[in-house]
Amino acid sequence: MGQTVATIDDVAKKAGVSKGTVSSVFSKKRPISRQVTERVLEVAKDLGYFPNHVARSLAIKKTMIAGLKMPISKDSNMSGFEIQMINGVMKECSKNGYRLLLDTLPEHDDPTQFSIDPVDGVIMLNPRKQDPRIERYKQMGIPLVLVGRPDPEDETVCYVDNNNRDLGFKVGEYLLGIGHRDILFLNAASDMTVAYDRENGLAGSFAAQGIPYGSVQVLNYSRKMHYNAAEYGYRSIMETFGKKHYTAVIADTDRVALGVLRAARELNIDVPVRLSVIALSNDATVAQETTPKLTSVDQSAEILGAEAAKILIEKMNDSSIVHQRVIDAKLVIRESCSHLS
Amino acid sequence: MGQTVATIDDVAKKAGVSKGTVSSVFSKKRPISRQVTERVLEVAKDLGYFPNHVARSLAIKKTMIAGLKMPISKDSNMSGFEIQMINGVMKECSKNGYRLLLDTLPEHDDPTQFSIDPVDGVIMLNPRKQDPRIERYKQMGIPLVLVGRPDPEDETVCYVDNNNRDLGFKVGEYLLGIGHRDILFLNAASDMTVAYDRENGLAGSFAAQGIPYGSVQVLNYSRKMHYNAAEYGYRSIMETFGKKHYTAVIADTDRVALGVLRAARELNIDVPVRLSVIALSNDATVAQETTPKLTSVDQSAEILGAEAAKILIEKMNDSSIVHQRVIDAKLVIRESCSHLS
DNA sequence: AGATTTCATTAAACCGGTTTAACAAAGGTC
DNA sequence: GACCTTTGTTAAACCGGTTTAATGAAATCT
Repeated sequence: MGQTVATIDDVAKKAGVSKGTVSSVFSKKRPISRQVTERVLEVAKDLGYFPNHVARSLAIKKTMIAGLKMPISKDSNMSGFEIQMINGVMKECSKNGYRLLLDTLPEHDDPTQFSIDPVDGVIMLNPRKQDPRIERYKQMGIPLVLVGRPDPEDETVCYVDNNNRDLGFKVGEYLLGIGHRDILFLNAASDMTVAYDRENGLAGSFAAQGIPYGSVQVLNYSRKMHYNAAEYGYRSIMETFGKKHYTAVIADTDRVALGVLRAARELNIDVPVRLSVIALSNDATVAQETTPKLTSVDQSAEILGAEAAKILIEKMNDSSIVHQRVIDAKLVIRESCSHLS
Repeated sequence: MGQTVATIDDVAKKAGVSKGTVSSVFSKKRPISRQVTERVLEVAKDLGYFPNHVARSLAIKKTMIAGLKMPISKDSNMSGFEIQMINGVMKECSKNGYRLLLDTLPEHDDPTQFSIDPVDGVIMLNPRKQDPRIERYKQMGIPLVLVGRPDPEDETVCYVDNNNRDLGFKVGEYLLGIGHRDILFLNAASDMTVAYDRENGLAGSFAAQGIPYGSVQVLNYSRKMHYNAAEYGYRSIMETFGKKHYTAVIADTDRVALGVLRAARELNIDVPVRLSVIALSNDATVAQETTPKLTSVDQSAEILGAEAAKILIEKMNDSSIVHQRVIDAKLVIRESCSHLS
């Protein structure tokens, strides 16, 4: 019973072979005779020896770990979007033998504290404007894929992104098509580029049909509201219905839509007859279980994550490649919207 | 522009100091004069040097990474339970400066492929019966905390677990208290110990009041059903209502309950008047957004995860400690159950 | 049988850091 | 001025693996 963990040297000594031989037995990278192999494995089992991943990584400069950099706030939980994205990343990594290092730690202020992480590549969520980390990863020689567009645009960096403008456009096009003009848009926080892009797309759909955009009212979620997404949807309706005039609501996420539906029930507003609700969905499973089922524009965070992982895995094998993929949204008509008569 | 990444030796040479000095400048573990510090940092910046986490880990035998071992199936997504649990683990780790290595890779069959992972400790989800990994981690000297009870019981291993028996008991006690006898229990898959424990608790509540258990009908989810949890709830009701007689439904998760509610709406069954629904909830945010709001027994997967992480962090500092925490469920009465008249 | 190739093994260098022990120079005490 | 600390620095050993170049033995070819 060693207090201490057995190392390759212990095994080599006890088996009467060199450490190189033991290494070869475990890595199978070089042929080793049957007898020696058996003796080494026997001794290793005896000693409870297992190769040390860190030491191996240092030597071969490879960890088979992908990093996922994703800030979280202390109080609130992961959003549906983040969860689904992780899901996609995870599955793709798992499929290719990679594990995932979830790094939710806040950025260091002290530059001496940065270090080259034990990963072969990194997926970074929501890059900030002029994000200094992009350059840093380049210096470190670590492949990087962003989820979200870099700002300023950069031809040399890989990213995947939802086409949020398209998302907004499709929603607008649909709602206009079924006669709605007065629309309440419960958008994401205004400092997020997604919020900007979506509203931009929505406005674009109005412009495309020559309809004045003034009848759209936009609210923005704010982290300062200390309640969750569903509550945001609920309160927004409770506080505005009757005061403001709208016949359709665009909810930023499925959760927000859930809150909207609850408020509607409480106020006895018949959805979709009196009020149409459309969700910018990132989790299709929720949208299908409501009553009425949510009409939504799916942006599949899972596909986004999987796509990011695929690109990263490709890039880890050939660091010269650059892929930038923008994924269009898909309108799924269910039951929560109706033609304005 | 070196094709290669700068190392501590490069910095030492260019700054005209020893590598030990450079090390001290970055680790701040030993005093270094102002002038030297500045010169070294200057050179490091020039060269784009960042300390290598892997090399450092090897030397100090510490990674500041916690492992989370969690199998996933290729096709299905993480369950709400898993998501919430990860959430809890993540927050707790983040708070203490740890990152999280999500290991969803299937177990290796080849024993030479095991290795001591680059983690300071591991949280393992759903240990199997006689799980060999428990012993292996012990040999590796890696602190381990289970989520779920080890089988066979083991005094020396840390774990956290829901008190699933208590969960079942509380549900039964409540439903019996409001007059229900004929109950449909949509339970988890029958090969999971949680399913057994819950039914055991439910039966216990009947026994405690001397009521025959025969009026309870139990269904079990099966992975062979190729549909999700919500669909399980939906179909179960659609297929049995009218054929079997029950006045209350116990749903294994929030998602299942969602499906039950949808079926009820479709069949025009008034919940809670004609049918009471109670959920074994692992995600309180869903339960609050349904109509009617779900009465549930909360088992907060998030708290479970956080608790596991807390214990692990404690154990990583003092490996001798052993904590086993069983967390009782909490009945939250909302709107989906009513007294049987 | 001798020359040549193949195969298994090893010693030593290497990966990129940290840490120990030794030491020189500067500062403090009497 | 001799003696003791303190401070800053370094060379070398170390963490636990992989890999290269060298070597000796066995197998194959003339």
